[in-house]
Amino acid sequence: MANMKKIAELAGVSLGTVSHVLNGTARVREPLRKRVMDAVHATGYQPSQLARGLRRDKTNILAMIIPDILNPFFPGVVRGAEDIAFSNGYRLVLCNTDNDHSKEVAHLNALRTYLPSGLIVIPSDLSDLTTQAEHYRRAGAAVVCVDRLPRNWDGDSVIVDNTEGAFHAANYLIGLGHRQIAVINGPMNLTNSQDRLKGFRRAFKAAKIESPHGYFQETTFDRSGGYAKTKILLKMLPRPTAILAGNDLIAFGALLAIHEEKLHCPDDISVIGFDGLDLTETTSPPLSSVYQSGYQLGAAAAQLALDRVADSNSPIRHIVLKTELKIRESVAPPKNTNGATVPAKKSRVAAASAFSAQ
Amino acid sequence: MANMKKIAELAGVSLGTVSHVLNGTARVREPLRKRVMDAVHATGYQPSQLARGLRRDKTNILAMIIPDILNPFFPGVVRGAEDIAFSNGYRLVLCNTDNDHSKEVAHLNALRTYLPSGLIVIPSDLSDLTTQAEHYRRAGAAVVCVDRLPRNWDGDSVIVDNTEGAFHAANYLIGLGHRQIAVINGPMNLTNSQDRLKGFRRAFKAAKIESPHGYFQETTFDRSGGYAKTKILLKMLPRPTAILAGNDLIAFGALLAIHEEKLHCPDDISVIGFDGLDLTETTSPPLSSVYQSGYQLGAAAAQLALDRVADSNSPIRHIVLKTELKIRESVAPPKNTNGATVPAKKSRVAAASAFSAQ
DNA sequence: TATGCTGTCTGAAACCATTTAAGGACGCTC
DNA sequence: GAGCGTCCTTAAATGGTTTCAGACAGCATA
Repeated sequence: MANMKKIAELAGVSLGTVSHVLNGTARVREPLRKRVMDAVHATGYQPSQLARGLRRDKTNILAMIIPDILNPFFPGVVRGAEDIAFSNGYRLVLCNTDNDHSKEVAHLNALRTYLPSGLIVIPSDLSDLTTQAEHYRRAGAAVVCVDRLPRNWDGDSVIVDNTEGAFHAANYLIGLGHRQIAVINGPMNLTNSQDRLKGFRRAFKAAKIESPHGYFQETTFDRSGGYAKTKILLKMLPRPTAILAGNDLIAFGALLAIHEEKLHCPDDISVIGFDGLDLTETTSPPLSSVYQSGYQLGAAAAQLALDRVADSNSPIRHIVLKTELKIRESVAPPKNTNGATVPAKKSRVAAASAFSAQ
Repeated sequence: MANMKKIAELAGVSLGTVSHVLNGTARVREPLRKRVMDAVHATGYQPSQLARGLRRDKTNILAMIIPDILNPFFPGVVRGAEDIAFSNGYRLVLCNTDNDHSKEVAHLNALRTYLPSGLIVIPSDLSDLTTQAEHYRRAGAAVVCVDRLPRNWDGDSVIVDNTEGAFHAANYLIGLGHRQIAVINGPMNLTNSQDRLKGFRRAFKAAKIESPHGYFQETTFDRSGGYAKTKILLKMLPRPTAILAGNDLIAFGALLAIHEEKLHCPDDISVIGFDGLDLTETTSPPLSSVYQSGYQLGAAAAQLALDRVADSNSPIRHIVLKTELKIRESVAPPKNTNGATVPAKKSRVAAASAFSAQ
């Protein structure tokens, strides 16, 4: 492949001049500039990103570290980041950690020698990322945390307002007349789980609801966890009339367990998820959920990383995106409740419109 | 960060010896080797992948080009490839093309200057990739096509036996007594669509079924396509008693349209998808589908790429993976049919067992 | 004892493709 | 003819890999 030397020969200028033309690092008179550009176009020359990176101590690479692309929430985040990266001439390196901190560290170490400009991380857990991040920062790389934050995180970040979203979901159920509301939350070593629980609890407190201890369950963010915990909840007395799930996958597991126990959602028990995945529209019944945009999360993170690359001294930014409660058919007022037939009706309408609006 | 020169000083050996120890490119006596390794561990030294790549004309990068990570079939493929890459010390660069050939070419061009060892491509369409691939091959990079093949592809590839899978699905419906079977296929400029259609047609021919022209519909591989085409099909006379979808997303759209038209699946109309996504278990009704392992597809492709990097002269390989027909509740014998109550019963059993086995 | 062979290592240099600091050529102005 | 910009060239530097000549020890052979 053509290199700069060949371009220089073709254009009859020196190596340095070619570089200056390409990078705009010095004034070059038009005729010369044109000769260089002509040579570039004629040969289809593209500068070697390796040599460039070696010399500049930084490549046009963004590294993205996520738990698992198979979790349907993350493709959106990745896609958002990749779009922003691509449109700015950056490439995205993708790494899966399976929420395993040692694998995370392994990736972090190995990636460093590629000198990425930025690092977008969905942390595996609360473990201290500060040491690793500091290595990157010292090397001039931007580090942005997304979706959840590690302990003592003092860098750029993008998350959604989990507490607020959870609060609205719980409040909606309370408005329908529910008082026996169980929570199946995600791992409590993740800040998003913690924040969601905070939101649920705030709503309960405001409504003076005191739940039995067993009504709070913790599990992993997957369907089997939701399934197992729901089986437990359905055996409790009094049986919960509603379940708030830490994410949609947990909610899917809940729906499955409810179905298996010959109960009916929403007539016997209401369910609300979190994330608002596309699939919530096609489950039976369609799942109500606190929607958050993974795409926006990823795109904002990539933009933040690029901004920081451009100006490493700008003040640190914490972006908090809004959530939106999407009511579908998985919620109804509790049975045997005297109150709240009006909110019940309202909910059906909301469900129908949200569904058809999709 | 530490560089090789520092390691050489620390170990009291020459630069070249460090390189030889690290790469095993020459015999080095144990005591010396140990001194070098000690220095490496003490400093946490890692060789610069950029300098290394620059000199060796090749980096430990695998580039992966896919249509869109948001399509739920692809995360499995990506994950399979990333796992193999990671465990062999390679990193994965992910690129989305949106099935847009020009974007594909843009990615291909831009990536070249990173000198990836291999390229794993799910081609955007039939467009000739030969030119681009040839560039890469000449640069010593492996190119593997996955899932579908471009026109005249003469390199390594990994696909599933689409024709066979489609044949089985069609045959199953025929066995249940269906004779009015519609097909909503994916884009016919993709080889997987072509092959699936071949399989459907082979089964029809064997059963001497001649479908009206309108029973063959072509659309994009997404839900809205399946939805729109199903609306058309449901207006036809005679109305099809079954739909074979080109993939699961199309089938999801079909289920939605059927539901909206106040018809019932499977009583009024049966549906079989293709891909066997996880979500097929949670739709209403659970969707029967021709399962293929995206993970295996991706893993095999990455392994093929690494094998080719290791030996560029080994014979070209075309891996064809098996599919598996998973029967769930979206299929039943057609109404008003005298035949086939026995296969009908059999299908219910198969459905139940397949469902609980998940 | 001299000779050659082998295995292990050193040191130097070339090379990869770029960036960038430093300096030189040239014309213009005063 | 000194001073000053402007435009361009030169050459060092980045961090590795790889080649090559040579040193040196140990050993077998004559």
